[in-house]
Amino acid sequence: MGEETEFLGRLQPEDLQALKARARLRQVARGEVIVAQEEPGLDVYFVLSGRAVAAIYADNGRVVAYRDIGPGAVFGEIAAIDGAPRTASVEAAEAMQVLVLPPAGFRELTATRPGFAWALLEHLAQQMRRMTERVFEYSTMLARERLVAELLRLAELHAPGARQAELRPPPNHFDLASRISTHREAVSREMSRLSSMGLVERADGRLLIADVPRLRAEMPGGREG
Amino acid sequence: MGEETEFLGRLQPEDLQALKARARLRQVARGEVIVAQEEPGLDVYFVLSGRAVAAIYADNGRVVAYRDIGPGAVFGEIAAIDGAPRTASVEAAEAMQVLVLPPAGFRELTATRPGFAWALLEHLAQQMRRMTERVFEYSTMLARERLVAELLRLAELHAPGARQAELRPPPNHFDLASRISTHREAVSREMSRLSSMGLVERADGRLLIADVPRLRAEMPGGREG
DNA sequence: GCGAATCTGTGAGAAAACGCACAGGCGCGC
DNA sequence: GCGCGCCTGTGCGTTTTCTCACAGATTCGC
Repeated sequence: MGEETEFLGRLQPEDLQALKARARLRQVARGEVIVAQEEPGLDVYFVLSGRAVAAIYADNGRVVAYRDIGPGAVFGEIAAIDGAPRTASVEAAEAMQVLVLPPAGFRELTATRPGFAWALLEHLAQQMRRMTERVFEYSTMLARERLVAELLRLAELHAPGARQAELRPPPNHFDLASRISTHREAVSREMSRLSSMGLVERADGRLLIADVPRLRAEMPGGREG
Repeated sequence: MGEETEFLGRLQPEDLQALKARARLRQVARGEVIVAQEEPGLDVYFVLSGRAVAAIYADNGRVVAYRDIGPGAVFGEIAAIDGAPRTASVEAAEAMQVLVLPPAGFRELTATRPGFAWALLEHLAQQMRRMTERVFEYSTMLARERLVAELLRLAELHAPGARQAELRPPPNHFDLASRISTHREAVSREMSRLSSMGLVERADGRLLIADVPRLRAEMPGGREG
């Protein structure tokens, strides 16, 4: 689930310009819900600064964390494309600056700016791969293994290619659990186990993923990472 | 999982014409593997007739059914967009006629034909919703409930809005299991239960979904269907 | 219409996931 | 620096999922 390669960075300067000309700037406070699940709404959002999380809330109170959203990201494009209600809620994890593009502007940009449309296709293709990977993991891996896979993703995101990665502040167990679709206790137990094996280390307000290669060996096959 | 609203039907006649001009026609035999998981390949395929199934095969032999592909559908577009290896294998379930569009033609069409690009965006948005729904179901529903959800989707697909639906030939338990990420035995047991409740009926080479509303009541919340 | 291969139904035991309870720990605000 | 609230670690009993085993049904090819 890491965070996506930024969308805005893929745009040509003139496409970015055209986008800015049609969007309005909005300041979002920390904790604010920018789009709400099941609600109508066709605006498309582009993140200039700050971060948010997209999540789906089940009736039984369970949360399915869905996507991390950081600077350069788009969100809300799916509803803008098909007109259906929003799939997920997006909540600001910190103060943000976002560009809000109304549906008319969105349609105009996709129709007149091939570079914009192509960047969107790339974005959606990337999301599809992410979701597919996730479905695959749920179907074939144990909760324990999914946690390892998630830690490897986090390591890769924060320190690509390195043997160690430091996450500061550390992700809490509840959030990790909702990313990999299990419960807090399972994460807690597995983290203890990994910690006792010297693969991760938690102290001083950070989580250290201490040995990426050895951690990878904890996964079946060693697929991805 | 059902089958998607056809892609080709969303194209304007002139866009369809442009597509045909750049693609070549290919006959596919039943059982043939059109694209293979993890392999390179950038061609995009459009189904004129026949059906196929996209699936991912895990090392342990488990199969994750991924998508049904019928007349009018596109597949292979993700690799064509991002250049990465194919996510899934696509195997013809019957003899097919497909249009094969090479990467150059694909890029040209997306760049010069906004209607084509938009149809692709709609297609990907639809796939994203499907995958999201699936992830949500895995995270919040029991295997039993996922089977009910799948039966409701099949009913809706074959007889939209009706109280009953007949599937001929009936889907086999192994395939149902791989769609909802469980094992054959669980499907078999749950089908027995539903059958004894009079909600489904299997005989004479068909599966009858006998009471859609009552089946829907077997699901938590009653979300979707 | 016979036989082989495949699919279905069900039991039983093992493993995994889940939910609850509760005791610290740790961090933040006052 | 104290207290309160949230986060973490862990035990334990329940439910669900998984795996294996095997008998009976069905389908398909010849």
